[in-house]
Amino acid sequence: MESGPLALGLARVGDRWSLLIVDALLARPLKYGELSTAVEGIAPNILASRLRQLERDGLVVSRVYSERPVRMAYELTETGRGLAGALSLLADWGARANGQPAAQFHDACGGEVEQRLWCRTCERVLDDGDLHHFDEV
Amino acid sequence: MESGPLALGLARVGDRWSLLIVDALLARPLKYGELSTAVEGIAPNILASRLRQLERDGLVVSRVYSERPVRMAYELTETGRGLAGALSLLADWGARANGQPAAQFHDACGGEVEQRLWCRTCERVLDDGDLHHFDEV
DNA sequence: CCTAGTCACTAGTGTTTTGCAAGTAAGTGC
DNA sequence: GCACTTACTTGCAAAACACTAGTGACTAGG
Repeated sequence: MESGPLALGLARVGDRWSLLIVDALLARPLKYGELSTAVEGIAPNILASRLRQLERDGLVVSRVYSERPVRMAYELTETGRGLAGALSLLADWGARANGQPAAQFHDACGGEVEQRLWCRTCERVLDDGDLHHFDEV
Repeated sequence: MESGPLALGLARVGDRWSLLIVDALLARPLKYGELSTAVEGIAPNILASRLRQLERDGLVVSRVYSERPVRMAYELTETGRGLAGALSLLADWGARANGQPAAQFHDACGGEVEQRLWCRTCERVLDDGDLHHFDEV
């Protein structure tokens, strides 16, 4: 059972719908009905079961927004929001692989935007190879 | 049917195994047998069918590495390699969500490394909100 | 030649997960 | 009381998946 971190991550969100649900919730908390139209094509039982699982896994919390008719809104936890970067890269890739040239541009100059590695301490970007993994400490 | 780029991407790699296969192939091309041990737990029929599908979708190509007994090695296309960034973020997230504090550190200073947006033209990092999408240019 | 062994799959079989259409329970507006 | 909305649940068929065996091409040994 020496599964890597990627396998651990995919065990939680490695299905057809979970990432789309998380993506829909990135902008703001949504009610069940809003989710079911935001994530188009999902069946109601699948949405319910995914929400339940995402809650168990700590990516999503449900919060009551109306007491009298008890109604819930679903919002992301910090853990869930941590997927934002990966999702934007995945969306970029999906766009590129489908003909769209690039997804995002810098407001100020119109130039292409890409993701780079950034060292918090040095406060500068790094190249591949400037880093080591946690494993051997 | 206004499916977003993320949905388009996940239509190709949004199942339990495809991303793990791509990840295994990132380092170098692998033969079928190597893949089946690298991606642990995958059944042979599933591996074969995923490889076929990834080939149809243009993420993977098979190349003959031995003529006499005809043997193939599977390697990523440019499109497939384009997933590298998303996979590393996903792996990072998977590690963090499972207790590991952070996955990568800067060789020189030992500081934590994170992913940031970078404008190619300005050659500097951006904050969220400094950008717009392709949609209406 | 005959046998054993590897490699890369394919085939047969349950079991599990989805997708789809309906239905239901709680509450609200009139 | 009656229609209507919201947020699901239920039932069933269809698809995907997992597990185990088996096959075809070849190779190496005796």
